[in-house]
Amino acid sequence: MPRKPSFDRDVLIDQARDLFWKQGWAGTSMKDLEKALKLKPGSFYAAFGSKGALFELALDRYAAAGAARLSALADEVGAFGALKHYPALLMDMTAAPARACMLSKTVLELKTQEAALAAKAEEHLQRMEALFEALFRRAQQNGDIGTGHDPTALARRYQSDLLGLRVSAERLGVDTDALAQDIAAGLDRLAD
Amino acid sequence: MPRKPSFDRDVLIDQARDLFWKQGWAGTSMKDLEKALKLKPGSFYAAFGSKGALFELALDRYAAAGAARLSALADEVGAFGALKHYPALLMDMTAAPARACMLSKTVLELKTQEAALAAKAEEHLQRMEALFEALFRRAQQNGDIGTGHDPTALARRYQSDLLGLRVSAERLGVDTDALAQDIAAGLDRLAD
DNA sequence: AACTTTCTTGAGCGATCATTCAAGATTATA
DNA sequence: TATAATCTTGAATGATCGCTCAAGAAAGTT
Repeated sequence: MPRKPSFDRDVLIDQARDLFWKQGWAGTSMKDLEKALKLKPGSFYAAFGSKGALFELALDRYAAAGAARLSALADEVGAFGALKHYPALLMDMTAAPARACMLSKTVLELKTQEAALAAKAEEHLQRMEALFEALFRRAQQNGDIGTGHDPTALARRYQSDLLGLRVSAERLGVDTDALAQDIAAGLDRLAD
Repeated sequence: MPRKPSFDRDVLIDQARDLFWKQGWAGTSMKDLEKALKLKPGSFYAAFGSKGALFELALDRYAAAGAARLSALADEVGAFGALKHYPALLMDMTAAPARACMLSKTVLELKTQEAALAAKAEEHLQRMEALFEALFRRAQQNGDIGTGHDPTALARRYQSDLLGLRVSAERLGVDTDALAQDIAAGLDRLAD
């Protein structure tokens, strides 16, 4: 009977994620979104409900892509190899809208203003850390990491290191490749 | 001849710094500032010129306090001791408006929206890193750190670790004391 | 007390914020 | 081709944004 939407919802969410990732929540106005997604207000609100609802979708999309990338890397080079290469991989994403992690940016910006969105970002960070922990545990079982170390503590530190690396990567004049190498090299010291 | 201002400008800048630190640039409205500083718009603009000008003053104030705190610590326990204790000291500042670094928050939020303010925050981060480098160099001269290490690289990594620690400290359920200990313990592995 | 200078006050500016909604355009079914 | 259903459009909403400015209050000098 009716007419079908002329846009691809998935593509729109990707575009929104890129904009939010780069410019943040407050830095991205509805006007920005309308222009980037080529949607008039009416269509926008029919499709997504609100700016906040779209931001949530963007967060989910972002987190899913990150987890998929890490899992793919682990399938390719193993648990320990993935942990070692992941920092450099993050620094190699030159086409990305920003170097810093969108989840951490969201927590920092929205903790006091939009608690629900910040909480969703925190959830995803926690899920990511659980993924790191699983990899550390596998690396330990494979004999790449000594049994004396606590995978939970390793994952916590690794996550923190990555967040620091990615914040540093937003700065000018920081040798982020050297920094990524430093972090990776630290993993070798866990052999026993 | 005239009347004197009824407020203490220094106190006002401190209050503004706390608000900006906690809520960020966009998250802090003029109304918020007027209420916190108890200043009507006219007085505010007579005293500071603009929201942005006050933000710059707040950044300067923040950076100066951080540098002073580190220097004082170094005077007390020496270069290496200061580097070792500083992470825990940051986590002990429970009265602070936020755990994350205001400079990194500013860079992340304002890089695309307010380049001038972000650049000023970057400057302060750079200055802080130079301070770390000087401490690493002194620690090396004192024999606490082996001569094989590059102080510039050590400072870069240390700064990144601290930024990661302080971002992690904004999250819920992260054992930040353990994280701070981890970072400090890493310095002991530089003895040779 | 009169005068001068500065500070304080708050109404109000244009711009922009996210959002709504009614009218018009488009397409699939009957 | 007529009808029904959905999509598209953009003007308009009230709220809030950072900021201006003229008028009134206060304090130091004479």
